[in-house]
Amino acid sequence: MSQDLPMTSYALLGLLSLGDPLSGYELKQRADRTLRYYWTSPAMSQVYSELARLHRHGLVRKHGRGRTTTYEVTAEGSAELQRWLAAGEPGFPVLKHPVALRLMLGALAGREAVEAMLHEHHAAAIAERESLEEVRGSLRGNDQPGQPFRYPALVAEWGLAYLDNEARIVTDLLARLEEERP
Amino acid sequence: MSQDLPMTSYALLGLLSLGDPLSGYELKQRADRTLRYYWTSPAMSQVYSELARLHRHGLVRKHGRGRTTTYEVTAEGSAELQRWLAAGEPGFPVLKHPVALRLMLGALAGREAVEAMLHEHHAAAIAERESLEEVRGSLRGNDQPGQPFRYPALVAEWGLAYLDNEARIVTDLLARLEEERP
DNA sequence: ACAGCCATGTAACTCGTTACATGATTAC
DNA sequence: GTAATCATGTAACGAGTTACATGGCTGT
Repeated sequence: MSQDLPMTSYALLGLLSLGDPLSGYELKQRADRTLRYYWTSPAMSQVYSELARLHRHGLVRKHGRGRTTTYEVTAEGSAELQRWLAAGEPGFPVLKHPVALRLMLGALAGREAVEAMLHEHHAAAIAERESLEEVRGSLRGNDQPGQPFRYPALVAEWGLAYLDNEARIVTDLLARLEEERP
Repeated sequence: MSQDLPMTSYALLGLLSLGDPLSGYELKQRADRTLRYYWTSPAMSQVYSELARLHRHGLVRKHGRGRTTTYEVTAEGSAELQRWLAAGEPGFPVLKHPVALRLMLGALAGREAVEAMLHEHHAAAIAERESLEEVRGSLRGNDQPGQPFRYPALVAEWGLAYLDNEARIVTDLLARLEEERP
């Protein structure tokens, strides 16, 4: 048993393991708020189907509070998470970067279009950084070594450093492109 | 007409538009070498099905050289690429970062396992950087403003800066974790 | 009363992967 | 001759998306 589930299953199980029981709806909100910075936040419909899968495997338990069902990680769920963490290679990050993809074809788009795109990307990176900064802030008070949000806080800081770097790269790029204006 | 194709179609069409006609096999190698740093390199079988799709839409032309078929971007293909570049938002990069995902659950994995994982990730980032540096080097001589590999070179440098940052972040993270060793 | 959020799911579909199948050419 | 690489595809499957359908609760 304990076949490997899809990564997204473990991601959601992991989110559930960090706090109180959540409904599918709440779990989706949690994913939108935190998971999306270093994984994909699954569609609402997938959240429900992953929860059904986790339940089928006995990794979560249902609680029927009124019209809402909340899900809680079982002992087996926790054990399976640990087994998964201990097993095998995580693998290297995969980046799907539509701005870099379009930059590759900059010659076809023209310098001005490229510059406009990069300006927008810079603004987007700053905005993204601000949202993540808020998340990071919300963990304060429980983020010291030994406390429950220690590792989530480290992940958030990783994300902030990534976004800072993204903004810096674009600024440098724009400076280089501006030099060659006619 | 000119419905939007999947991004990966445009990515492959873009690769084809940068150089000589390529066979499916060669295109896959090109993607493994360059595209994978900022997009996914599609499986061999998908390369063939995307080429079939591009051909169906009249965006590439086949040349039957012996047992090998090579593909060349048509005028319509080039126009469609330009239309796509001019149209709509690229969207923000999506990162699938299995190391960050596992770091989130560091409390469950234990400090030592986390440190081991981060060491491996650091080595992987360095190795990745070296491969990309090679690609970057191969563009030299054609990477000045106005030359054909100008924009691909900028994209490669973007990737190098991303990988440098990744390595730096992990080093910092390891230093912080080491401080709290018993 | 009406809008917006909370809440849960099903159905159809596409993207992309792995496994399978085949065969020619090249290097040793 | 035999292993590796070049070369092209098909079939089955799984992950993940959008569109659709439904209805209760909350604030104004």
